[in-house]
Amino acid sequence: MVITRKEARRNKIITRALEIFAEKGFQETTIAEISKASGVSEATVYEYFNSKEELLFAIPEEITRESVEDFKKILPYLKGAEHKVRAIVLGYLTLYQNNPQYSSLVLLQLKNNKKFQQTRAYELIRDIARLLLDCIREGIDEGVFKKDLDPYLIRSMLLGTIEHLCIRWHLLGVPDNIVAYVDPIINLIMDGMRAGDEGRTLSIHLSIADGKLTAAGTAGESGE
Amino acid sequence: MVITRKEARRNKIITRALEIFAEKGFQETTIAEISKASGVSEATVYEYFNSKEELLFAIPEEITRESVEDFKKILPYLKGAEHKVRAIVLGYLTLYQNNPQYSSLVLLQLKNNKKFQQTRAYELIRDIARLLLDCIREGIDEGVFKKDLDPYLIRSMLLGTIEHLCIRWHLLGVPDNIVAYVDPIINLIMDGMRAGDEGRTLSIHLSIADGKLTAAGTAGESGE
Amino acid sequence: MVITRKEARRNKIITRALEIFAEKGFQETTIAEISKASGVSEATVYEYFNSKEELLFAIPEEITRESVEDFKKILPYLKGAEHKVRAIVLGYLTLYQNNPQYSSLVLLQLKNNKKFQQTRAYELIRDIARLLLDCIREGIDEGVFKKDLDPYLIRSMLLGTIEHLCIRWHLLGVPDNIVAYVDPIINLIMDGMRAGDEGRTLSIHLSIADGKLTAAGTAGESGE
Amino acid sequence: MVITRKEARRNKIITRALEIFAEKGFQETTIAEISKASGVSEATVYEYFNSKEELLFAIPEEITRESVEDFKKILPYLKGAEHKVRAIVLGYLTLYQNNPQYSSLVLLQLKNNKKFQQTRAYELIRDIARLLLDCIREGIDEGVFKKDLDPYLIRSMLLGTIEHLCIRWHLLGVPDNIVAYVDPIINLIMDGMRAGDEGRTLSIHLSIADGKLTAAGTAGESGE
DNA sequence: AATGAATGAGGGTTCATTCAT
DNA sequence: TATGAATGAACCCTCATTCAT
Repeated sequence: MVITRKEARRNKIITRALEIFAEKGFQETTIAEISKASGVSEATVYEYFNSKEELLFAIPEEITRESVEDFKKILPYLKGAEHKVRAIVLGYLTLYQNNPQYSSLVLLQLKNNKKFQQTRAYELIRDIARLLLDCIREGIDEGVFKKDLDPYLIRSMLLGTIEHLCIRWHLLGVPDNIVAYVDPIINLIMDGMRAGDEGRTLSIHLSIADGKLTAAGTAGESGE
Repeated sequence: MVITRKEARRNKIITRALEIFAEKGFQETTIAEISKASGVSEATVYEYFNSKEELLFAIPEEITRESVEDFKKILPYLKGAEHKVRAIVLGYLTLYQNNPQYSSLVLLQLKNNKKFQQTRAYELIRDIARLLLDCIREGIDEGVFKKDLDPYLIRSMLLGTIEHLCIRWHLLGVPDNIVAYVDPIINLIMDGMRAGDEGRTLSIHLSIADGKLTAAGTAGESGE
Repeated sequence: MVITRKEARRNKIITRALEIFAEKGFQETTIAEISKASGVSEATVYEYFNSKEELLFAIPEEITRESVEDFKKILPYLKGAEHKVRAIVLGYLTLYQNNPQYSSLVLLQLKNNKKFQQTRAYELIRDIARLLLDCIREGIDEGVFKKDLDPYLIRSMLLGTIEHLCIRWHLLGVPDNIVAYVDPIINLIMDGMRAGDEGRTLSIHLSIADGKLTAAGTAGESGE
Repeated sequence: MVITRKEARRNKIITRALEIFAEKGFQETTIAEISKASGVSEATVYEYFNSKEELLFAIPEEITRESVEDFKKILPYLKGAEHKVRAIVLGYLTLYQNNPQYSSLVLLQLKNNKKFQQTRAYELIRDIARLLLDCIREGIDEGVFKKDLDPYLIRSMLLGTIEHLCIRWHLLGVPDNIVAYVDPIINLIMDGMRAGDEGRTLSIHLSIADGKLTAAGTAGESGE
């Protein structure tokens, strides 16, 4: 896999542009700055990208493409919709945490940009989101998830949670480890926050009396 | 409550600025455009706001302040953390849906802006978020919500879901009625998506052998 | 007729721009140069003219408009198509000679520019050309000029001659007084260059023989 | 006459450049465009021409040279200054009409360019103009044309007319056949536009009275 | 209080031209 | 000889902001 000088330069520009865009934002960043950081002239930047915006949109392509491929490789090995969903959530969190500049750019600058919706990179991002949707539907079809759920809402809840956490991390610095949230998230969305889930199971009081086993307590409502 | 001419002008400018910022974005909007739409000169805009950015940040103040007040008025009348949480979610969705320009501005342009974090308007937004957090904690303390939940995660999940839905609505046009999502959201976060809530309780097989009670099967897994 | 400061500035910019455009050409002239020569900032130039090209096209308006008005004032006082045509030719030559920068700009830079054809200034220039055409037609209708002439060709010949002389003057420096050409031009186009105009009349040999009058010689061909 | 590959390439570049320059103008044309249309690299264009402007000036050389040669071949076969002048006018009109891109380039872009005056191509163009001047002088010397004419003015009138017609054709689309103007032009410049050429001869009323021949009416004025 | 008028400051973009290969 | 690749050098234009009136 030979990397030509052109490709190397292109990568260099993308890398530097990611750093600077992520730090200062698109508008506050100048081509002069990017070109200087990349060790090329401004005109050279325009040899590789037709405009500043095209450069911006080109940045997330590579990483996103790799992510999609990873997801597609991994998912077939997982059994059960819950495992798959968990894997995708974990994948998102890991991707975002390990590539903070990437996640900052995507979540803070690109996701809300209408023009971004028409780029190749966005198409890739939709691919992942579609995978997630498929897993949710699979779970519903298999009876693992409730029948009457809106799969889009489930997905919005998962992605919304992930993104909200990640944005808080970027803007406020907390929490510092979003990957650790994978299980709390999955547990929450799987079983909900209502007390008495365990309560219910735990609140079943079994007793043996007269040789008879008796279960006391109601399963539907927590507490007694 | 007399409104002076100054206030009226200020309101006019804010109203027009909201419309234009929401439609075209901050960078693409010029002071000239806003001043023309407001029927005042550009210099006059600067009589009321020291800079374009200050104008931007001033826009959400009024609406947000009213929202906080509404929340604070309503919550005391509600009993039970679940009801309160539901009320806040409903409040968010209603606010966002009824004020699309406001929600577009806040969610697509302000939320991700680091400088916005230091404005009065953001402080108000945090107030609401704090109310929500309080309700969640209240539910946990009262035992209505599970004990070991991270209230911040709950809040992130709720806000993340709401915002994700609302952004999708703005960017993609669907769903067209986000207020209708209040109960699906609450149901989902309260009870989770796992099928067999009922199933699980039924799937525990108890047996008595040798005078000892044995529970076979795990509570976490549905199935037979 | 009060001239506001704005008008004065606009005129100053136009004057300087004319000088510089005429000397260096449109492409070689920078807005920076014009603004410096005009004593205003570059941005101010753009307050008055939306683009460099718009400035270029605005330059000939004033002078051309005055010329049209002058022509329209003068022509009614002249009697006879020949006099009128002569007056217009003289007007052109005088205008071009007395305003060398104007004529240089118009003849060397604007006349050949397709976009110029759609400007107000060009419309004015066409007005003059139309006046000339009308005079030519008038002369034909009145029988002063030959019946079967193409008035457009006459006009092209007059304008072509004027412009060719003027361009030579600008590019080669000769002749140094184009106004002096008015009568040679008029004489030439009125009576042509063929020798023997007088010759012909003189060459008709009349004789009386046998009480009959005979005209010998042809009128159409000169010759002896 | 073997054409080397080099020459073929050079011709290709010139041909394409003529097309594009004529269509879009010098400033609006890029070397990249020409090189692509020619099937060579930009750098290769610079192997054949030292600059964009040098390329521009090289374009008319070939065609103009051929025209000069043609004129020089043909003229000796013609007898009489009028015939020769007519031949040159016809030659110009034919050249311009048959090579619209050439005439567009020469008349709209080159003729007015000061630097063009110092090129070989311009020298060739001057050669033709000199031939025309010589013919005019010849006619004057021979007495075919009036004695007191300024031969430069005659030439300016002829060339000015031709060019004006041709430019109108290029910019306005009319007239669509300028070659057809050869005789109208020649007739006009030879005999002028004044009615009464015939008129005068016809208007002379001859009478014999008292054995004396009397000519009534003036030769100079038409009408009676 | 209101604004017409002016501008400083800057940035994206273009392209003719060069040169190592 | 041919060119892919790179860039130096400009320039037009925008616009938030200021200030005298």
